[in-house]
Amino acid sequence: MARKIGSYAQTTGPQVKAAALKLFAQSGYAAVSMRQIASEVGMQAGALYLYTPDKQTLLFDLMREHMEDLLAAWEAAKQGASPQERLEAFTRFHIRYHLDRTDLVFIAYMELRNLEPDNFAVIQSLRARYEQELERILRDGNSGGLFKIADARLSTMAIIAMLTGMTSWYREDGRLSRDRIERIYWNMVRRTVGA
Amino acid sequence: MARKIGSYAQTTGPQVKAAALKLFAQSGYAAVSMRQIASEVGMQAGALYLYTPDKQTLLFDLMREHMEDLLAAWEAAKQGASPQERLEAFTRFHIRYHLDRTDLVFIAYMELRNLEPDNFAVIQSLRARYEQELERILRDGNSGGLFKIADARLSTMAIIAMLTGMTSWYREDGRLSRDRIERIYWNMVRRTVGA
DNA sequence: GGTTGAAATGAACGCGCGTTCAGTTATTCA
DNA sequence: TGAATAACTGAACGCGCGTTCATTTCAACC
Repeated sequence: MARKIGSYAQTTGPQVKAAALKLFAQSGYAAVSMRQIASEVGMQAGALYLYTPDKQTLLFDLMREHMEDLLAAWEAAKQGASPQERLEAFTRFHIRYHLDRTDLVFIAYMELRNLEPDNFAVIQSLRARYEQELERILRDGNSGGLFKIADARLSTMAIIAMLTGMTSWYREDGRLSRDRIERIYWNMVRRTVGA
Repeated sequence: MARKIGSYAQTTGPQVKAAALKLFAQSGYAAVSMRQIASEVGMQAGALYLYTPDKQTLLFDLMREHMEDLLAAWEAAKQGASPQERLEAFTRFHIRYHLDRTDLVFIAYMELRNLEPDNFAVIQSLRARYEQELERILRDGNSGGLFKIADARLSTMAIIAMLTGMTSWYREDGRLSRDRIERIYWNMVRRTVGA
């Protein structure tokens, strides 16, 4: 009898996560059963416990890994000397990254309520770190007189909401190309900060 | 035995709705049980069925009434001759209306997934009507040369996401007054459309 | 080719779910 | 005062939930 994951976990583990991601995004954490997830992967519910200690951890791991990947990807992608260049880099990065992972983004926002308090605190703090990256850029641009912002915190929340909202209507085969969406949104963000 | 609501329903019915609203906003539709809702009102679960045929209808009614009230309130509040005046009226109306009903707004967005197909279609169509009000203003301003918008549909979605996002961080006793928030957001919206 | 051990099964656990309904209580009004 | 009826209780229904675990399957290795 197996109580811990072994060599196969390298392939089956990710399959379980992918199935959970898909179903959580589709119907919401609370509405998805372990049996549904198992059926999506092609196994019985009991076998899931070779890959996760419980359902809550499945959700938490998805969200934590998403936020950590996001922060790491931004660290790798951030560039630009002036606040305006940095803001453009952030905007374009955010759009590209989020359009590639609409399911994860959706979950990371929608399922916050379903996290147990300790897990919630972890995700919130990762989220805060990401928001502060944008806020820093806005403050720098504002104090240099390049941006005209009344309240950096408010602008941060407004811009992130505007950008992230995309994931709720974007379709791969939609009317507008990703490049065009990226350009239009960057133009809106630029105007928003008065640059 | 009572199978239909009677004279007391005028007070108890709304209590049930208020309790459902509060709990759905707090924990999500799927995570809230009829027993919890009943307990919030101070009755047994069975009694809820004097006021709603089932749990799904409780959610649907909350969302439908919210969208209908929103549309009616906008019809009553809309004003302005020029596109810029109309856009300002829309922005300020949207902010005021949504800040007064953060729970309802939250539910109306978050619980779309938990609506049965027919109910979903109804809510989506009401939502579309509201979005078209803004889109109309943007198109009018754009064709008149007052706004500089690359894609009216995209700007509509961006502005609504930016404004509605407020409800997820706004607190009654927060750092900024409602008036100040309203003014700052209107300024950002104005810039976004290039006016 | 027999042994090992990881992978997965499938039955079972107690529990809470949405919903129903016969019965009880409280109010209204003739 | 007593009949009518609205409001509500509380027990019950079948069901699916998250999780556990003894048992079975089967590929890998000596």
